[in-house]
Amino acid sequence: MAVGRPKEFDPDEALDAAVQVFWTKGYEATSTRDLMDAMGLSKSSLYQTFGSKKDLFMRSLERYCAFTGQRERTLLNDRAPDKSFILAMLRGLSDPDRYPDEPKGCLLVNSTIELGKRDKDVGAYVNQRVQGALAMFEGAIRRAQNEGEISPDKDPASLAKMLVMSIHGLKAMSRLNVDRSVLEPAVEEIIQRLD
Amino acid sequence: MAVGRPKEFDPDEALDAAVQVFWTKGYEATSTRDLMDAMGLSKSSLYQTFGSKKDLFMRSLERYCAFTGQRERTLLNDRAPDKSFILAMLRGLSDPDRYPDEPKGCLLVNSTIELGKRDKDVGAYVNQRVQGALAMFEGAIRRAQNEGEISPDKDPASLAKMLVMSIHGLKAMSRLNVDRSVLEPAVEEIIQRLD
DNA sequence: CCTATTGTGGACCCATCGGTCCTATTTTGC
DNA sequence: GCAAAATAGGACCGATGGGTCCACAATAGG
Repeated sequence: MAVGRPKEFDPDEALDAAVQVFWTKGYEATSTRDLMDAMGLSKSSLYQTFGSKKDLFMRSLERYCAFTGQRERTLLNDRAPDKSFILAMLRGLSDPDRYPDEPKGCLLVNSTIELGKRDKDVGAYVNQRVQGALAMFEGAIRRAQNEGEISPDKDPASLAKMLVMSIHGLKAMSRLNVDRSVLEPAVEEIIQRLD
Repeated sequence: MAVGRPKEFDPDEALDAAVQVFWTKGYEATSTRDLMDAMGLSKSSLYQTFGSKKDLFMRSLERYCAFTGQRERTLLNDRAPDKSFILAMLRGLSDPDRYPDEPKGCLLVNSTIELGKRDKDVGAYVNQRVQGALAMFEGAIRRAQNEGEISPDKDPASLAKMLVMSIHGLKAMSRLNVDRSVLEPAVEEIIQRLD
């Protein structure tokens, strides 16, 4: 049984490059040429490995989420999944220089807006991610309440919805050249609701 | 001096149709074919009247802003530009069925995300609109403070930034199928910060 | 009614789009 | 070293992209 010629590239690294392109330019504005160049693949390798532009995009979405999820978990390792975690996350998002080498904004939010209503698969995926974020924040808020960091008469579900909405706003506004002086005060106001 | 053949269409009505298309599909996903069909124009009339796709898009952005600005002003006519105006605006935005015949979301926020970083003209335009919104809300908040509707020890500029960020979040999330049960509680939490 | 001027329809243009396919190359198992 | 299996390069494909142009139609002024 022959095994055939091995790939000359690492599919995960190639996927990272694709994420970068879609994150920067969006789905429609990204051409197969852009992808081949960024990923360093010939057209045949690209299509053989990833199927189609749309397939590659869905894979990129997933990889992006795995990546940002990992970053969240790192943030979580240092502290309990409680109020300080929430604050660290919000404040990190409000600092446009936090990750200077990354594209601005958020691939998930970008995809929501560009494709949420127009593509069933993307719509379902981002919707599911929003539900996940809501559940995650609600859990963190409940724990914070148990530890007396957040007043017990606040509604965890409502606060979680406020946070997810605010984060969407943060990530949307990150795509223009507003700096810390707009985003940080806005976030601090939100944080006041968590007392 | 001859005056020539009159146009067979109303440029403003045609522009409204273009707004609708760009609002629904975004810039890149909209083809000249889409525009011709929606606007009811031949290609030559379209290009003669509006110059190019990009020019037409900028005109559409302006018309969209004129349209939503008018709607805001109507909201303002009934009441003073104060707290009740702010509440009415936020609550209106959180109701996905408020304007059932319109595309969901916001052309300005969509354009921010799709083109804010990539197109200088669009970036400058939406940036300027954000500054305008900040100033408008800050003024309304100050008036509300003078009338005792908002506590005088809150910072009007910070609250305005919070509102603009929240509205971006609302308009982004409107592009997926989240319903009132997510957006309304989130907005009510925000409103609590205005006491 | 004639001419100058403007608008309209659609044929046409080339570049690029996403995607396929064929050929050559590189590997492993025997 | 040979056959089977898999990848890589790139020619090729029809469709569509945004945009131009030209022939014709409709108007107003003289």
